[in-house]
Amino acid sequence: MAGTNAYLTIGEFGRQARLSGKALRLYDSLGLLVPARVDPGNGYRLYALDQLARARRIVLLRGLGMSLATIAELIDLPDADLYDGVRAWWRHEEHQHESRRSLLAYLQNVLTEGTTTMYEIQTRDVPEQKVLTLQRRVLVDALGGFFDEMPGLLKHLESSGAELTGPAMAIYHGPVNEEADGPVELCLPFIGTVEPLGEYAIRIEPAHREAYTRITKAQVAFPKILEAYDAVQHWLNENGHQMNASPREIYFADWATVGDDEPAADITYPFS
Amino acid sequence: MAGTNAYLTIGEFGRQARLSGKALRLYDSLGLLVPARVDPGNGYRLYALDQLARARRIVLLRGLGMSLATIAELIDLPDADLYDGVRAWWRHEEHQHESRRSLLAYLQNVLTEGTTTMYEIQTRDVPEQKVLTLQRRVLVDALGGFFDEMPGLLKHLESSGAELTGPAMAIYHGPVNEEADGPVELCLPFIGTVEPLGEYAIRIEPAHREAYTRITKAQVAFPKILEAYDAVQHWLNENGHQMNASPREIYFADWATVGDDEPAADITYPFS
DNA sequence: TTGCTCCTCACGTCACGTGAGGTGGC
DNA sequence: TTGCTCCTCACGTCACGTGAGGTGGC
Repeated sequence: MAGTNAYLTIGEFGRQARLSGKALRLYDSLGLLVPARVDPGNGYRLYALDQLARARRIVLLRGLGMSLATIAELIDLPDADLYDGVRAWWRHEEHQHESRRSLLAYLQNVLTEGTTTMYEIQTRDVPEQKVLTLQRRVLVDALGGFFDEMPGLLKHLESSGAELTGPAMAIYHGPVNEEADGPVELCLPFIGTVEPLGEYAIRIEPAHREAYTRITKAQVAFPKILEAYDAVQHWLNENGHQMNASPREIYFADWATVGDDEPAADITYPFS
Repeated sequence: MAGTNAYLTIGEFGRQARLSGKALRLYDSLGLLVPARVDPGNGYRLYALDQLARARRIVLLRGLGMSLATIAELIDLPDADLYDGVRAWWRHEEHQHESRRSLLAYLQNVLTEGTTTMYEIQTRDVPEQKVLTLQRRVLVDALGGFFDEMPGLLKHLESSGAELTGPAMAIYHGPVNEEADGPVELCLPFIGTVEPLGEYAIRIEPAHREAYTRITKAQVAFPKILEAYDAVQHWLNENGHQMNASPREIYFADWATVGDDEPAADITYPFS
């Protein structure tokens, strides 16, 4: 018996923990897994036997696909909390996987349907109108919650004694997705007088000409809805028009009662 | 009407396709999506309207998580073939997701069980023995298939008139996983005479002392089996021993009839 | 002396994001 | 002239892999 080695070299430790030397040096430099001792003479990293447990835990979490930053946040928690943290993180991963899966279903539709559903494009002139609006920066995850602000807006309008003159709409001043956050503006057109209140603002939406396509409630679902946007853009391109304001969705149907295959919204681009 | 613009600038094209300028320049440099025209004066990229379809297709595939290299392989196929290619690729993604999910279940076990299952470590002396072996480099996906070679080995041994003297074993000369491929060696110990045949070889497995732990059939499943390896390694470390040959799995039970909770294999490290 | 392990740069991978510094058209 | 868009580097991100060039112990 050569005598108990209290320390393992990076190679031995790596083999036992199933980590490469490069990975171990990286974890060292990040402070995620620092060797118990470093030989002052030659700089050799020496790991204690009881560091194997932490190393194996890191390997497991990396195997799940967790980033080193997230691992660093969780690794020092007690087991129960660590598990809760991992579960919370995993729920997010599952969501991402689900949305990829539904994108695949959509792609199947696009590829096997061959010819994409026809969207009929119309144009119309819209006169100047006063609107009560609420504008906010929201990522796609918060978009549903933002739409729940609509009843509050409507209530303010009605309690002011003003009269709603058309359907509600949402104007997208910038892209909204996982990283981009609009801004998005909810609008109610009205006549009469409404006072601004908190985030609620009043402005004039200028007169303009717009191209739009009417879609069903089912077609409002992401990513299907993108086809409608693409169709209107395509029409503008083909006809040599330039969009000259942010695109908008106009919700003319009663969302609670409208059927999936009934017209529910217009996808609209102002143009010149 | 300003006249139909046949070409879109990179900014306009990017907005309509939902791609950044940086992404479009990258796709250009990769030859994945080359602008229809480049202004020779100022180097401006000009995209044709009908390039939007390809761009949107790339966006969809990137949204699924497909690499640009894979997209480049598939994008020029007819729709039906593209769809088949995407599906084949997606099956692989689903498998990966499934294995992550099962790793999570394993992690839950580790964290909530608290104390990891006890593994009892034994030692024994193994005399020198002749073995009929088949050695091959296999990635983890091919490991199951490799084990199916065992009956062939056994048949050769029996048809040579030699006598099997112990259980079959698999020696892991190197790690086996998604990227590493062993090698792995299947061994049958025997007495008598066997001629080498094709890939089948005969060699002497030297006498040695070994530490092992006996596990059930259920415990052989990945990643649970890693605990048994870790337990034997831990014992070697604690007792100041050095492993001095590749680890091996000894299958002493009849795999077809042994119950999930019955002893089925030894996880073994030769040591000095 | 040869082989093996360890060390520290430094560059490559992948799909971009983010300036930096400069040009061109309205 | 100001703003906007475009251009080409070049560096940063993330978690390493892969040499390059050198050292140290058996």
